[in-house]
Amino acid sequence: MLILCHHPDSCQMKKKTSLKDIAQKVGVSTALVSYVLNNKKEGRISKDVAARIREVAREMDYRTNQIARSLKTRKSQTIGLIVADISNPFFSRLARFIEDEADKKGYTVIIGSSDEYQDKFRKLTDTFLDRQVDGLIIAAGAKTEKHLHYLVDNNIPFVLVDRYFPRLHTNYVALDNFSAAYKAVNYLLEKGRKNIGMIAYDTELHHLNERKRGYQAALKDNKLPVLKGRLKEVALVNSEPAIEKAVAALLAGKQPIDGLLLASSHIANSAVKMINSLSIKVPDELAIISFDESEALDLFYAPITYMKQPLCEMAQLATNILLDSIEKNNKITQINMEAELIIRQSA
Amino acid sequence: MLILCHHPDSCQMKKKTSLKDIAQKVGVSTALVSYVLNNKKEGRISKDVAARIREVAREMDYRTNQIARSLKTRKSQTIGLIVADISNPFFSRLARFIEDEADKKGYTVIIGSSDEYQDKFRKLTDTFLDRQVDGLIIAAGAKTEKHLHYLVDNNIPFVLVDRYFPRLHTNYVALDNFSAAYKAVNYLLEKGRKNIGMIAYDTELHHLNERKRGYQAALKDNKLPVLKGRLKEVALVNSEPAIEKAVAALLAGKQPIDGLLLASSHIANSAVKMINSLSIKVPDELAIISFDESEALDLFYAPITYMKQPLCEMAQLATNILLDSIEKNNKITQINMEAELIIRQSA
DNA sequence: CTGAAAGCGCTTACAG
DNA sequence: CTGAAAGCGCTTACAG
Repeated sequence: MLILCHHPDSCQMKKKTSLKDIAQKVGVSTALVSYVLNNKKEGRISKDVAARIREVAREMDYRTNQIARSLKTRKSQTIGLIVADISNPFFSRLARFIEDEADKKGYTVIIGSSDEYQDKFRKLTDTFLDRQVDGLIIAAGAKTEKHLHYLVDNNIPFVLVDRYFPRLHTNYVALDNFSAAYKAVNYLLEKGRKNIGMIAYDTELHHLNERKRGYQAALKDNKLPVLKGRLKEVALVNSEPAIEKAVAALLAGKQPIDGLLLASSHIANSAVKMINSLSIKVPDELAIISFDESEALDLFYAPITYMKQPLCEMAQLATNILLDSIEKNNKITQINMEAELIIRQSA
Repeated sequence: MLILCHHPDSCQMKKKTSLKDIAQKVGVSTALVSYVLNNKKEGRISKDVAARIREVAREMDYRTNQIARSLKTRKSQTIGLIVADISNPFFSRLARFIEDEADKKGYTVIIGSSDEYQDKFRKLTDTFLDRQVDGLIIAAGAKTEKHLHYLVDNNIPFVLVDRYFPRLHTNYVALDNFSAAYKAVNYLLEKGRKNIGMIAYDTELHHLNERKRGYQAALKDNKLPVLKGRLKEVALVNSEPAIEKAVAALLAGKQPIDGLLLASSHIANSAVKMINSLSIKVPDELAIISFDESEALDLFYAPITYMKQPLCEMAQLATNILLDSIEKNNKITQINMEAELIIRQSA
């Protein structure tokens, strides 16, 4: 009946079998086949017929066409994940955890990278929505706030992860960045450091600004001066030269820093590479704490102490909050998680 | 007509507009609306009607329902990407390039991680096929060969990337791993190294075995002995302790190695971390070459020389070969790309 | 216990 | 130039 072959030219496609095919073969309606295969109306269908249907389904290698099902049920069982860049390890790790959690719940995830562009973000949400995703998980870029309002207005279920906007009343799962930076600085102070600098981003992203605020608050609460020159800001992208300059500046002058907080593993990579090329001893002369882990930071002679984000928990929470909100669209959940200080040799 | 609000309790969902809605408003058939919005039968539709349709579509914020379209056209405009683990930087970079290329061509990609498990791989292909992906790009795990035959038998368009199986006559885009390893060893020999070791994987994955073969062939062609003890093999996962042991063994004995080839950036990370903790000078006492880049390898005091895979080209080729084979299922393309030696300080 | 029928939102061959 | 109609492969409210 079906011809399989490896010679495309003479090839007869193996037709996919549909509910109708099974129904015809068994001699029942497609409705009945659907009920049986979906385990609906159990006990109200004769065992014999059910068994026969299942048997034929197996024989004919039946697989349900999700597209058709989706059209009817208006549920695609798909969630869209939008990150700035999937090739960034932070996001790809997050993605993996989300993928696993979604899979457990019977959802598939489609992933898109928006970079830090508004247009790309818009286009991605449109594409995903056209594909009828049931909801979105968004690690939003800098300029997306406006378009997020559009999602809110249209009742699209979504949850923000990592990045969020304080004025936007939506689901999110994020780090308590203020507290994390605060704790990091406090730890440096406990270790006797007096002159603590920070390299952070020049950005409107709230979660990143919270890190600066935490740094400053910790200094202030410890009665230390908050010096402008100690907080260096670099751009979100292509910032390597600026980071090198920042490191140099912080280490120069009459009172060089003896403690340094780095606002991301990306900044840390560049900064540590730079420090590696100098003759400064870590942690003796300079103690370093970074945000986020990175394989790279292990290979430095003094593995870098860092504030660890609970990525797996964040991913699972985000996924489950989204699924909840898909099912019953009735509450807003906002979570700020605590970072964990992972002490290694650099501080 | 439509009520927007931020209070879910009292909220009236904004109904999505369909072709039918537009047709009714304009007073034409849905067919006509479809033609206009898809730019079909241009010139054969009166400009006025077309303009009116477009206007109303914009007014009503029409977006086509891809699910419905897919059901009808039997094209989902979706490709499935299956990798071992999306959180692995090698795969996430590849994924990003594939995403970008697919997007250019109007395709969306869904990503799944199969780890190295046969079952997960099977399940993923099933899920993706149920969702009617038009084709698959696969960086297959170790034990997937058998199931790949199933895909071949069922005429599912797919292309293997990075990993492939020599006995399976399918599309693939891979590295010429033999040649890459061969070149790496030759370079070490040129630099005057005499005792060259390698840490590779104990695996059935053909592409990884090619690396060992290239290593051995280069030695043989240079009239050097191919010593068993010089080629260490570790498992694909959780191999850090084994890698450390291997490094120790290669550096012990009467004739320690003075050159080392590492079969992946993952092996390199562990090996270099280990070497970092020893008092061996790189490259003076030990020259190192790794496969693949990794941020981590930059932070070592002697940044690691490596064989670079042309990831972007591989991703684009794989995507385009897949799209070709989706459109006209008539040829097999197999590509082995050359790696590029990126010389840095470790060798 | 079972099934006919309607319909999800599109596209397209066909007929005017 | 335009449209009625069929149909993609499902699900499910409804009627027997």
